[in-house]
Amino acid sequence: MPVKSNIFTIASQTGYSVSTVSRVLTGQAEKYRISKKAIDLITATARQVNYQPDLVAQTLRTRQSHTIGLLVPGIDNPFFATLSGIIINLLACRGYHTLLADSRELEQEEEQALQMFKGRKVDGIIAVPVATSAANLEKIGRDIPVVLIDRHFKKTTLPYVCTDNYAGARMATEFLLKRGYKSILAIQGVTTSMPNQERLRGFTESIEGKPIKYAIAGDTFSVENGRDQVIKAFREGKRPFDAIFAFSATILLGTIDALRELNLKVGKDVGVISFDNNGFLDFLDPAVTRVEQPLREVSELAVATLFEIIEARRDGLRDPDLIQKLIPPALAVRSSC
Amino acid sequence: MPVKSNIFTIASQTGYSVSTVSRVLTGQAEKYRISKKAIDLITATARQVNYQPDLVAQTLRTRQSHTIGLLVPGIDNPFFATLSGIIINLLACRGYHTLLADSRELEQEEEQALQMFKGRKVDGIIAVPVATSAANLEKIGRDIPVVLIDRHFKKTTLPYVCTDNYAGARMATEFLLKRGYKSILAIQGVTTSMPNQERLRGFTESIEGKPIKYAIAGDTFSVENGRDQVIKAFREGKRPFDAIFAFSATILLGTIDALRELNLKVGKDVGVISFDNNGFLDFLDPAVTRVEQPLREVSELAVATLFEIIEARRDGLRDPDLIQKLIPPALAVRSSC
DNA sequence: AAGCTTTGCTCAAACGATTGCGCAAAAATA
DNA sequence: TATTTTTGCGCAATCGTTTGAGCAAAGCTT
Repeated sequence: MPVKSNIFTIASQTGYSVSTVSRVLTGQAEKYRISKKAIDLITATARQVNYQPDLVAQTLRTRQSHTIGLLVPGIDNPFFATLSGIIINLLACRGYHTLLADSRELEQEEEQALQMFKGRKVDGIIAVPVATSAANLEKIGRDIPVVLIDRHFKKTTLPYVCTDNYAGARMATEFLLKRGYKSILAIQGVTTSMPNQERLRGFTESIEGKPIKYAIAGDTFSVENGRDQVIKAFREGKRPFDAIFAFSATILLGTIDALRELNLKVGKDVGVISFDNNGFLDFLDPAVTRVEQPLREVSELAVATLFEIIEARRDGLRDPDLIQKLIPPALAVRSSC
Repeated sequence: MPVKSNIFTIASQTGYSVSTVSRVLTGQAEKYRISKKAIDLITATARQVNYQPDLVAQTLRTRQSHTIGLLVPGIDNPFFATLSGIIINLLACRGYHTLLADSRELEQEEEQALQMFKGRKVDGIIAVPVATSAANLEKIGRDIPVVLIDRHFKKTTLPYVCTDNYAGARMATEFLLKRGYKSILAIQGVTTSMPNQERLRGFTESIEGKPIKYAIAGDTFSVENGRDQVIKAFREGKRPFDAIFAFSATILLGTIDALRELNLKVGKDVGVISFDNNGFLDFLDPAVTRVEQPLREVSELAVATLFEIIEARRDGLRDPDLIQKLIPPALAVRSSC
């Protein structure tokens, strides 16, 4: 059980030079015309001493880490947890590893994570940005391929793949209107994030000019926010709205909780609609109508886009055509409104 | 905007040698009696050229990556997503980065991930093992500090921190008995995993010898499994059990779904109890009684344990006293039984 | 047999940092 | 002034790979 085996020990054991060993072990044998005898001997001893290449040294030399940096603003949020899960597995399929960082919605931590990614020589970055400006990410993007996911910037040179939140919000709002609701409370999340802004835009553009009463409240994608806003709006027995549009599943949960506390029946007293496709929305009673984000599609396209850039740059070509795509979500109609 | 700055460019810019620059930049200045003048000049130019150390080179030289490998069997499972979130943040607090791998319950992928961790020179590993034997992990554990979390092995030399699933299952079962339920269906998850075995043991030991009818079914921690087992047991209008013990929150969701399909009211027709502390259990109607795992406590102890080993080995000491701890969970009583 | 090609391999320089050892100059001591 | 001590820093090896360039021996051609 040799404690450590490297290319050098194999070299001396087989009598060949480290160069030859390296070329055999990296599959460059025939390119450099290594003899079959050498190949066999080297691979055999490599297996025998259980050789595992030092990926750190390899990275240092080749400038390729086979690692992607994944940056999310809150891995404890089930939405980002699911997203991360999908992406990690997609990357694993391509033989890439994932360095995961959580910015916790803080620009400063985002910046730190990006520096760390750079120092670790990741081959690419997939990020749900929290910064208000694209500047920082664009700068990094010149060194390392970056693809934004879920959130994007208005005018940016960076590729992104996101849900079409504007379209989604329109679908949801129009659905509520068609159902005859007359006064709607929209509870939003982080106001600086693009998904939130787009959902808000979709909501207001669908509703403005119509004889509908509405209000917008809230400022975080959290259960507490959902709860607080509903309590505040419906306090003291008032019932100022007949429908609620929760801008995320977490907000929805808070909403449900508050309505229960207020003794209002979801679907009967107050119609409820939500965003996100957390499976458990189907297990609530009543199941909640929501705009389901095409998470898998978004992730797959983002990963594919990233690798196109990586490969192009690796081959010394310039970046492929800029991909900035919004994938339309789907309305999953249940009985909450 | 210099494209790349390394210790060498700084050296030539300041007129000092790379050694001096390195020592200043790693905070070893006074230890090596570097003059204040040199320190100031070097730090100033480092800042000016926006120097970021190459963490790969640093790792290669120092054999320390400041990275921990985290191995989970399914990041898409909300339970492991939450767990990962907590751990990643705990590690970040200590200035450590996380390399995340998903074994998808497959021994082979676990093995690959461990090899990858080794190659990447992680400073430590936190793993939810899927292997049936501890051998592999123990072998790695001799090279790299390893702490098991959530799942453990019966007899192992590896440290672990897990929920006391046996105690949890006893609490749950005895609660059901106290409530007067007479026939209980237990739906289990992955039968080879220790948490499942312990929950099963807790369940059977609590119930055996008592005049209670019971059955055990199922084999995965999935929604589908929960659904299937209930449908199978309650099919054709039969109502063979008056309570169900779901061994995980995912199984519970399937159970809820099936009961709804069968037109059986949770809490009235059938009592339901579950494991895991997914927050949404409180938003179901009725809210579900469950054994809440002390996830944060478990994570914190696991991380602390890991770093004790890391630091001991770094200092050339032998490993600290073996920590193998089961943290007792708490029963969160709601209205589902 | 002389020259050219091919075969099969080795040498040594990177990649970007850290670090034991050593050494000249300045300061302190005798 | 001669010797010792301290101060401040540089040299060069090292971590484990990859890779361009080069070179001897064998094979082929004429």
